Amino acid sequence: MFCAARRRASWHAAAPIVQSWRMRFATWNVNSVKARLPRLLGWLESAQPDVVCLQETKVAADAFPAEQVEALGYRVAAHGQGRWNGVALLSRVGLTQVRRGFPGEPGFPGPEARAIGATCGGVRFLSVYVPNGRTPDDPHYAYKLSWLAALRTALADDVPRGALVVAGDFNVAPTDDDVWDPAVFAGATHVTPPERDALTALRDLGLRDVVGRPLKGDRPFTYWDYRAGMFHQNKGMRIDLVLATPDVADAVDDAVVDREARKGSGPSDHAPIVVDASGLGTPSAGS
DNA sequence: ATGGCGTTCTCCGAACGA
Repeated sequence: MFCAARRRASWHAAAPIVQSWRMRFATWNVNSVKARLPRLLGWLESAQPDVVCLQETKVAADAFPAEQVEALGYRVAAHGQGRWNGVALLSRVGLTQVRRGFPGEPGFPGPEARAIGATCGGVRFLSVYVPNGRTPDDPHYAYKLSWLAALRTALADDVPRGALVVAGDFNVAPTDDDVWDPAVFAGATHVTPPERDALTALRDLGLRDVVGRPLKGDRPFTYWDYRAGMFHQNKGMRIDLVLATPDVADAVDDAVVDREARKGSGPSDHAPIVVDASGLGTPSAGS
């Protein structure tokens, strides 16, 4: 894991000289891992994360392009169903105790690939893709709320044990400051009180919201619609979150929204959140 | 956000996303 501190992206050039145990982890909704593969591989090489939570991979587990990712030194655990959803974990600091889904996870109506957990470098990671909800009067909205409630129940025993990161696309903007114009979203999904209450209930278990630092503007948006130049006008939403137990949150040195990954040709509509932490996990967990 | 774009499969239109 020491190598994690050697090659860092330009936005983190000011690396401390102190030699402490560091881990860099990230979450990114890639909106199809197959369509995004060249960009994902390039990003892994430049950002050099130790652990990555991916969402919306949109491939069955056996169709995940694992070989190319493994060639960069990562182990891969994927949970997919084909065309929709799909989550994965990439790690170069160990990948053990992989679990797809979580106990009591609802479906719509059948199971969907929206959560995958594993232990990486002594830290438990859960990559989540929360249901979108579509509109508040859609059955998918009730599904979203029940899914979040079930996630809370499933995590209740894990959070007190610490060393846990739940990261991904939550499809909820925690506050009105987390959308570019609250008036546009009035009455829409992603901002309703029940969705926000479900997030609060998760945090009330003892999870902290590790907010990424925006690299442009004053708000740490993580998603911008592809249409109408929304990204260039910075009309975005903060719907991708990193929730961490206090021991992890206290170890965080820096967290940024890597908006560079949203630029250029063929981007995802989401940007990664990249988190640096020190003093976490165990050195021996590296291989 | 009345749409605008992008990905996927049933593939040249529809479903979904947020």
